[in-house]
Amino acid sequence: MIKVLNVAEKPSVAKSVATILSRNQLRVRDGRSRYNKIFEFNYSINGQQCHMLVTSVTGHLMEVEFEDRFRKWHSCDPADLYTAPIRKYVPEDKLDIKRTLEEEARRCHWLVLWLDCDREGENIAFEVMAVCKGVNRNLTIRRARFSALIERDIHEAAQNLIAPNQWFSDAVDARQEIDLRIGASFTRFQTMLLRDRFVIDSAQDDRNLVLSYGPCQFPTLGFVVERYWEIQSHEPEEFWTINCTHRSDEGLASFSWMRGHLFDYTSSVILYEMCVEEPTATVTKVQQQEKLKYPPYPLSTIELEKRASRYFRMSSEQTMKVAEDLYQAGFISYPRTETDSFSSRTDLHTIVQEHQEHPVWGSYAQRLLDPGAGLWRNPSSGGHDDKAHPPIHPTKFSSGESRWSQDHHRLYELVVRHFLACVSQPAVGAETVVEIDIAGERFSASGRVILAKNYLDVYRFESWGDSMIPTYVQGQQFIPTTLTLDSGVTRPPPLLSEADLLSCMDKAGIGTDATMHDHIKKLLDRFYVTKDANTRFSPTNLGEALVMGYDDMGYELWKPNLRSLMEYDMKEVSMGNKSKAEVLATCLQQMKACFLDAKVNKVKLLEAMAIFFNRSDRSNGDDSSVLGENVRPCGLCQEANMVLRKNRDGNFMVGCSGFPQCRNAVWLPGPVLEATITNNICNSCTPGPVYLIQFKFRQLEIPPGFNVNHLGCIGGCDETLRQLIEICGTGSRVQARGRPPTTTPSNGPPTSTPSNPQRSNSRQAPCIYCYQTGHASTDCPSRISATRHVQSHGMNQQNAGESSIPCSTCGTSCVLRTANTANNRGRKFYSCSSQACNFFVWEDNLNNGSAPRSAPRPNISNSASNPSRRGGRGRGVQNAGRAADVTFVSATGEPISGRRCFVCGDPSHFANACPSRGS
DNA sequence: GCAAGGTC
Repeated sequence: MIKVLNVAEKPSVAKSVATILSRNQLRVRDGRSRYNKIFEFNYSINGQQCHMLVTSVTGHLMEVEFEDRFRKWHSCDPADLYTAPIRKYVPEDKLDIKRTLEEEARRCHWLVLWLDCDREGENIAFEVMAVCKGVNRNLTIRRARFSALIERDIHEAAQNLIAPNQWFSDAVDARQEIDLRIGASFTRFQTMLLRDRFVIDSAQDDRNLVLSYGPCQFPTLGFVVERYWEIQSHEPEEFWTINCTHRSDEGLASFSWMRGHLFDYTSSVILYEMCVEEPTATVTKVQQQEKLKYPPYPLSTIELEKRASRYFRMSSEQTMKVAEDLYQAGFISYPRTETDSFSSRTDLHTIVQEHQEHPVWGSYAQRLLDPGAGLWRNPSSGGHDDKAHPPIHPTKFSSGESRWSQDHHRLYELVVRHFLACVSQPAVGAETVVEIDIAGERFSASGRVILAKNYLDVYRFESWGDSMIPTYVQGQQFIPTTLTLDSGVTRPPPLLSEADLLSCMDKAGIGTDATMHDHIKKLLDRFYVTKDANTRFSPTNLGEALVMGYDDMGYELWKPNLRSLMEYDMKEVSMGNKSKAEVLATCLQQMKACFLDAKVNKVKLLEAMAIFFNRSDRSNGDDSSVLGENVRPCGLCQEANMVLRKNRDGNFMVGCSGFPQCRNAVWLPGPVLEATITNNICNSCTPGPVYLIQFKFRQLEIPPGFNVNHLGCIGGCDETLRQLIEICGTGSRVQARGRPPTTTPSNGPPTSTPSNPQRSNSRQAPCIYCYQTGHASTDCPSRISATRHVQSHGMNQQNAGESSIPCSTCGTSCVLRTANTANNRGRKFYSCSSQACNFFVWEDNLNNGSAPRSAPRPNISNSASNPSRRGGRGRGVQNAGRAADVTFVSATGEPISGRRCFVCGDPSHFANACPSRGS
């Protein structure tokens, strides 16, 4: 009889496989490892009688490590770790398992590998093969391919043994080596560089703190920091929208403006005024159509984690723990799968049949199986297939086990209901859309009636509500019950939730379905991020500083691209398109170059850390920048002078010489090539003296119209510098990346915000409008006045290049415009650009020498109950995105034109369509 | 003392 040694990836699988194959007729004995038993029985493979021994490993049997002489942290330069010899060996705690395998393999003819059917499983298979072949070179080696611990799959696998896949295993070898070399080198580098130089208060004993770097944990941290920066740099912007309601006998309809909202206040007011003056609404369209809401795709691991987090607030770590339990007990299929489509071979009906008896969803399962009910639908495909496991689905019926926790019940129910939903018809609704026209403005309202709930009957986690709307007919006219001009403000996005973070990782290919939750936990363990009660993540000072440091170097080490490229290469190896050696050579060469660069630019990491942490007396490093000449007294600390500095990457700034106690800084435009302090003193800026600086800009980096040479003042009066900074940015990466402005000087009391109570010592970012510190961009005195100016004079903005004359009444300028009234269409006139002034003159009168006259300003009201004023009406306004197409006549008959974008000043569009807003 | 990936 052939003796077969069967090895599974874990003890529970060995037991299940043995129980199924032996039909529970087996003997159990201990191996050398107390957890990994050996099961014995007889079984026939393809007609051959075999004596089966089934045992297990516990995941990877081997580890990769550097050879001993490189293992001590101070034994070598971390850069040497890119070439240091490594070895793959069985660690101490796995030696018992190794001995068991050796002893049993000596006595066997065949080795059958029952490892999980993914790349890692294949690699473990090769580890087991290496150990077994070491003692028995004549072994016949075969691989069992199965995807669920159920009789059908296990017997089928045993009768259809295949060869192990070397390419799959090679891909993992390459991944292991790259991860080890990158992780160890960067972790040693940044820990030894930073830990002793700063007082890192997040850990109780920062001397033992490890500042780890890993190709998965850092991009994950990057997602959290990037979102945090986005929130911090968000500047609320006001917008306006017109809302209309109509109450009839049948109920209330709420119509929303089909323009959505506008950021241009003046346009909104004018359009609103038109509606109020001619408020009769005409129904222009009544459309009824059928809408379908489709069931979800079959369940992958990430979807399971995301949905459990969303529906039950379970952490991804807990979800995977419970799912593993359910899998090991045979209730659900393998829980680590990327696959979200069922193979045509899967017997879906049988799975549904098992659930007919369930007290809660049994009747739904019965309806599914009744052809007359028409509820069945073959599941759609999500488009992913890892070729190893099916989507997560129930494999054994249960109406709830007594030993299950609440999370077990919830998760099993989710898996079953999700499966039943997948094989169901979509929900069907009848949707009615009504569009109306008021004074040329279009509004719409919609209602929905659910005709058939179908899958929603079983998938209680999703809903699709009814919303009633009264009946309207095309051409019908009515007067709105309310017509309001409402304002709102844009809000920043929320902090990343656990489900969001998983989505980011999934999209970027960070980690595997089995490890994503581990990376999230690692960030918490390393004090890089914190998680609040709503499962939302914020970076700690430490996490933010590390990302900021690498970002200031200009590297994307904290971004997901690196890992994505590595994953792509791994895939190529596993498909046989690239060799392991080839991928290792190119990847390690690139990473070593990157590491050496990071070492050269380590000052960036030190600077970023210095923003958040105090220097430690354990450090004797001096990383201060080279000081330049005195420009002015510091207005913030009022103790030291502001001096001109040049960064190591060539950017200029004027910073307080009291740094780091005082962090007052003025960043200069990015295109500055040279800057020299002159003896000239600005006669308007205080506190003085403020010495003027002779600048030379890089010709190709400044817009046309700006001079390469400029004698400028950094005190706040210099319009040229302000415009250049607005257009080109500064040498600081702070604003280019959207880092937050802050209102608290960092040498003052710690900033405290509800979203991050531990945050302190935040970077003093300069105001992006006047490039001064001490206030936020949102509070900039220059901007507040500018904004007011724009808002109050929006209708009279001067188009670029338009001719203007001085106002004879108030001295500011008058802008030439074109009238569009019935009597004066095309006639030119000048009007004052100041709201406080009513100066108005026809151009031809001016040329004729006639006396100018004042005209009253339009009087615009927000009140819907004031439709009494009559006068000129707005003409057809079809495209608010292009100011050039829009001409209005105000209530008093005065032509209004010449609007331009409030954000960038371009007359070709309004602020709501401004390209700069997108960035 | 380092990675990520298995598993307990």
